[in-house]
Amino acid sequence: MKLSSRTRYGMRAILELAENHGEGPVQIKTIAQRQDISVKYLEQLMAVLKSAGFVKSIRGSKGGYILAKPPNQIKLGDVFNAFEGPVATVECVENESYCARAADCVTRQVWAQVQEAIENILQSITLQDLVDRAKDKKV
Amino acid sequence: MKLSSRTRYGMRAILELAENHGEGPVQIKTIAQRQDISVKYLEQLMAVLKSAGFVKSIRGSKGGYILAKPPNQIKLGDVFNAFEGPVATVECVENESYCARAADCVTRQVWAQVQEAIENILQSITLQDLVDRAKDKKV
DNA sequence: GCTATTCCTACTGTATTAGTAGGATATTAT
DNA sequence: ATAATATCCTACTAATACAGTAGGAATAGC
Repeated sequence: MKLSSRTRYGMRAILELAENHGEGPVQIKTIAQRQDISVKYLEQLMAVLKSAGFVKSIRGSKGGYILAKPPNQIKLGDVFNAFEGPVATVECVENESYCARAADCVTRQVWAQVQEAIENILQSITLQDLVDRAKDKKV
Repeated sequence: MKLSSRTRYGMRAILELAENHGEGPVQIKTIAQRQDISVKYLEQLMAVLKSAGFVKSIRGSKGGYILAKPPNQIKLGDVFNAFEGPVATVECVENESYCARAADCVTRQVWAQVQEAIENILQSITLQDLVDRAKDKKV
């Protein structure tokens, strides 16, 4: 069970914006350089973040991206979701009618438990938390 | 982040064996029927379980598969691992030298935390636990 | 008008997944 | 012996997702 590069890159990209929150727009080019991601690929990832409502874009010269909300209001779970789709370890956890055995399927219980654990972690962390952690490291 | 069918099927298959532990071999055909999995596909999954040392096979007529150890000694995490590979959400969690920034990468921390949570859950449950749960449901 | 930037859409190579297929090999029963 | 019943082994395949690449259009600042 691996995370896609999309999600890894996307998370690092929005974190860059969080770190620059309140200091004007950041360009794709800049993020791409700092995070070692292809500019063209990052463009697409930013589009995902934008359509999910996490960031705003400013077009034209001196443009770039800024967070659409303060970093303490953006949960990692939501960002994750935008890239990776729902944390659905298995179909039947979301959609009980997917399988006739769902109600008393014990393996389904296990996957549900795993899924819940992941969601809990990701929903408990905001971008602000990560920014703070990063600052601590630099001191 | 989805689970592969391999893992879902494989888990259900070995659970069938756990439920029949001590009562002689179970055939692929039987499991396939009960779990609605293609016989030919299940053959391959059983091979995975066998080479990982979880099950033993008995060839020929009246043959089939049995658990290689008692169900309380087989952890879900190990079975998961055999099918899905290590629960490596991201490369750099396992292999710190993968990325130069690893040491002070805060997103890496998050993935490590998620990974640990998953592993903890799966290592805390044995096949015997699932057998017991299933029995409880049937009462 | 020139430059810097986002925006949009299509294309592409690679790998993985979820099987299917066909037969070889081993064991039991008759 | 032979037939029947299993596992075992290897190769093939269609569909999908992933990780980009590519080229240019639209927009804003100077």
